[in-house]
Amino acid sequence: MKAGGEHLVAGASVTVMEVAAVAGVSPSTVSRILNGSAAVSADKCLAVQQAIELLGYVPNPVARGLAGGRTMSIGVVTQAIDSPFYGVALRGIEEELEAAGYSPLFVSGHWDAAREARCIDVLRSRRVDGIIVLTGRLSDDALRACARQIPVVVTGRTLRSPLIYSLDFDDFQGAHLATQHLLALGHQQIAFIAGDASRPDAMARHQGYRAALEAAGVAYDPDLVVPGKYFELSGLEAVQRLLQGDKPFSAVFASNDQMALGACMGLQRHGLRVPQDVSVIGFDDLPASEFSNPPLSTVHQPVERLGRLAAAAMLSMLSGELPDMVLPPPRFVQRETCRQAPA
Amino acid sequence: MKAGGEHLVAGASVTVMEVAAVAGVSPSTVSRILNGSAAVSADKCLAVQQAIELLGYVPNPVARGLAGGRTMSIGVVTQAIDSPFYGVALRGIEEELEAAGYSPLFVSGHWDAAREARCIDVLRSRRVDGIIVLTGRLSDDALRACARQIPVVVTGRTLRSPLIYSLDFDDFQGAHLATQHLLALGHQQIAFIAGDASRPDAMARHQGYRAALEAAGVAYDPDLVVPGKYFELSGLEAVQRLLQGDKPFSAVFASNDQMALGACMGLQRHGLRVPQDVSVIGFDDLPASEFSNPPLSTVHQPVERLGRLAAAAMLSMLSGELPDMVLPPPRFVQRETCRQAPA
DNA sequence: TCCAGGCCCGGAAATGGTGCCAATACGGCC
DNA sequence: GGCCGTATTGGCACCATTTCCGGGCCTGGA
Repeated sequence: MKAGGEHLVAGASVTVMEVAAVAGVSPSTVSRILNGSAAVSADKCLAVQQAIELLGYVPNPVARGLAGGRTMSIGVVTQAIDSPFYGVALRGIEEELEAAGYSPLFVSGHWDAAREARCIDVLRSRRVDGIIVLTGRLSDDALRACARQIPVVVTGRTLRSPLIYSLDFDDFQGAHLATQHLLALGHQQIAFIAGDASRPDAMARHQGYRAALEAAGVAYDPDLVVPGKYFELSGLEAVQRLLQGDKPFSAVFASNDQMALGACMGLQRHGLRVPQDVSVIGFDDLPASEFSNPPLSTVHQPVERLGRLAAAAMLSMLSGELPDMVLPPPRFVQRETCRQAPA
Repeated sequence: MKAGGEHLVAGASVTVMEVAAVAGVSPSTVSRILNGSAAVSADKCLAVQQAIELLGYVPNPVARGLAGGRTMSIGVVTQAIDSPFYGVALRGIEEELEAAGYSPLFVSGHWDAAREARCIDVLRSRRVDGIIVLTGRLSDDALRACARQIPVVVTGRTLRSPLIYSLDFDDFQGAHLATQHLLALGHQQIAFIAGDASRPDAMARHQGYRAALEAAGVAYDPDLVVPGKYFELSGLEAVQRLLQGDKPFSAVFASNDQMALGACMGLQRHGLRVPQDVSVIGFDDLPASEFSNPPLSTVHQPVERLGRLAAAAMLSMLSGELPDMVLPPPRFVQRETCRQAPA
């Protein structure tokens, strides 16, 4: 049995002109029907639709783009196309856009404001209909400037502006939840592996950790806080630094899963078992975290949902509506890297 | 300090016409200089280049695409935009293309021939200059048909045809290497978690495993071979099936890292330690495998290199040359999931 | 000196659609 | 019956670039 459905129409692309000729109307009328930009009588409408069906006509997005119409493509600025975290968001975006006939155009900013700005230039030169920025390092002002000319959806910050819609996750609350869990297990010395302080999400997680501590009457100890860079090796190094310090700790809260995994490895290299000797919690709930050894307790981020909502918000802006999407609240996922603190 | 480099030129796009006017030449001449499509006198050439510099002119890819010129974009058919394996290849493609001024257009086929065919239709309707297919389920014939109209680079199979370049990794040899390693450690009962038999790469790995066994005089035992689906849970289930069977085994070779990780989890759930009780080897060398617990021994695939080479091959086809890229041979990466077999 | 043949370069068509403007037709109202 | 508003529709300009075509101009050979 050969795989079915491989049509791959070789036919030279058919144009509006041909459709118009077959339907016995003018190209303008065909265009009007396609975009619903004006009323057309029912009979012509039917004739055109039959002609489209007959010829297998598909509008040329390139020509549309040139003519000032829409290109049916949405630019997506991500940080790295192969990010295990954002990858899932990209999938959500792709699926949501595909259903609406739009295509995403992914570009990577590599955590660099200047590169992101260049990405946006590329996107604009390609005449995308809108831009979705996943987190990013661009200043709010730059984003606002961009939004004066084209709809923008941005995640990871809160930013209200006429042509901008922002979708922000409650990082503070997520970190608060994780820290509370550790406190409830009796941990008092909870180390924290921070992220880049210039990122608002990293800051919010840090603050959530601190607030939970203080709410429980546990002093915030800067010596138990070490910087990290959101990737595995960085978590490993952070733990090494922690172990070299003289402050004891019975739990580690890493501000993302990748660093939590690196931390686990660092602990084990020093002969400390997770969770018997040290409890560990991550943040993000990457697809791989469920299968790490031991399975990582973490704060779940609805990242595919985030992608879908971002795309849906863009689509709704494009159709002139006012988006109204909200992200679900943070949720702690208990797996096997936490244990009651030694008495 | 504010992040520098956020130019985001708001300026309405400048056109060839304006450049031509400033340089005192016709638009055709500007176009000729831009594409090197005809000889132009040195002085006009200089004048045009200065005008371009002065106005900050950037050619409009959309108009180029329409005019039958190139869109400067390459379609990339992948299976899932968030695949931990292909993601790295996408990065390689992106970087290589970016350096040449091209943009990738990623679409996901979801391991389905019909969807891949639709992806290719979308790509063609968007007038991409070439198509890179990462593995994919499309038949060789469908690919050849596509290549009659547009350059194609395909990975994961060997396919020579005028407008096709294929880049294939030696899966057989990779599996052979891994199996040999296990045999050299004294393992005789080596279980194999296979992939989807309809995929040539999965088949080649299976055959490499079998060939290494037989070359060492160890009988191939179908009872030690269980099917898998290339994701974590599938590896876990495979191990459960293996443990339910009555054939003992001291090592597991999974045909990809995700299943190997799932297998480790399955073994541990049954009280078997890796590597003390059972050795495990994966295939792919995902970025995360280095940080798994214990770090996974595996067969390294140069997947970023694969992406770069695929893009480079496309670029070279586009400039009329005959690509000549070869992938490095398989390499076994020894980490900590293997141990000498019990005597 | 005249003509053939390059070399350069400008003009204009073509690419596939969209959108504005004017024209046509039709129905209602005075 | 004529005037006018409105619902449709066709014609045409335009989007930014490439590419084809033809025309100067210069040079070399006869």
